[in-house]
Amino acid sequence: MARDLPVDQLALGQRQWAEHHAGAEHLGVVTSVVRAQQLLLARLNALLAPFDLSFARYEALSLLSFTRHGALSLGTLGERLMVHPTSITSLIDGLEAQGLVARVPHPQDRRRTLAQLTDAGRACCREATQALVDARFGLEGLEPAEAEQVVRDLARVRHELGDHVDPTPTSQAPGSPNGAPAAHEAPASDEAG
Amino acid sequence: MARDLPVDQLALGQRQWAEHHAGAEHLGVVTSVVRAQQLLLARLNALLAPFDLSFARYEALSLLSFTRHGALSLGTLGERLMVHPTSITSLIDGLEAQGLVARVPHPQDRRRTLAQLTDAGRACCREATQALVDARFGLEGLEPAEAEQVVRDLARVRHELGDHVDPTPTSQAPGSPNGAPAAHEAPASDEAG
DNA sequence: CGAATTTCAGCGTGACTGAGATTC
DNA sequence: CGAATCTCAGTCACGCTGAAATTC
Repeated sequence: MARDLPVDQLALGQRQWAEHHAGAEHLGVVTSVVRAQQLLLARLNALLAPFDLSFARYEALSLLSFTRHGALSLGTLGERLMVHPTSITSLIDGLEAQGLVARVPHPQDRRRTLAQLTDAGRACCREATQALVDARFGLEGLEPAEAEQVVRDLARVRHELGDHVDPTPTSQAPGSPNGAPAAHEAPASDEAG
Repeated sequence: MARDLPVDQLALGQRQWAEHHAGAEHLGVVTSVVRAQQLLLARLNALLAPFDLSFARYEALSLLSFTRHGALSLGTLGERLMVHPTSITSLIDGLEAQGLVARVPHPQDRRRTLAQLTDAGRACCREATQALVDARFGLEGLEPAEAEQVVRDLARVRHELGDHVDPTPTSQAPGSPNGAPAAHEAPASDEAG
């Protein structure tokens, strides 16, 4: 896949760039984020390949599995996944063809369509999740504290880009793996009530 | 584009996940990286739209502009950009159609083809770079020290994923915007000698 | 000869626009 | 009626496989 080169191509390119322009730090963020995502997604897709899932499909499955009835309207699903409405249609098309979700009419609003997790979908999501957890999402060597640091830093980046980010929980809180659930929102809202 | 939701959907989803599974820190890294890249690329593509460039095309143009003669073989370009050989063909197809690069035969090795920056390509790259620098790559509010912290953290992530990363320059070095050029490699190797 | 480089055909995914059908 | 929701048709970018042509 990725041809392997002996040196850090990113640092190299950034160094060249710094010789000619200002603002090299921000360029470094850009290249780092793009490269990290590229490598990470390749790894995750490889981990999910045995289940015939892409990471995008896994995300959708995972989201559905957290709702009370395993169902969300396509629109809501698209909002949470931040994908275009037409993309959700084709994403669910694929999952439906695999028998992992089923389209069912919304009981209250007949304009909407619910994506309903099937038993096979629930099982597939469970097994895929286990595989991802066992592989630590491809990040075996990353200590939990390091991981939390990455999340905090990227929250700053996302904030700059207009994402809605929880107010950064200060600079350090390395001890608590997962804080209080802090249910400032229905934790697993459903639409199939 | 991105529908705006009031709360941090990532933190929310991760919190739900943590209630059911272990290893939530690593999942947080995954979702943060994916989301940050999504937002960042959208911002960059918007900044580059006036120049009819995507970020991928800009990267290629930028890489060419650092070589002595503004030319690289397609294979070398693909290696540095970490893209598939066939993708480079279509990428250069596009840039050639825009008149920003030209395909010229390699003087020594007739198997290869050089992508040669045109005058228009050089000018376009210069103007696009200026626009990106002026906008701080969409990260105006990010302090240089913060940006360097992000780069360091993501270097750890990339290292875990098999990328070739320079040995992390320790934990702190917030003062030096750009260190010594450290020419452990020809800084602007060319292929059109 | 084998190996490297590029290109093409083709498949699949995914983001997007624009339009239409249905329902609130 | 307008607005929301979903779907479809079609375009485009891009990553990949497999195969071919050319050259080293």
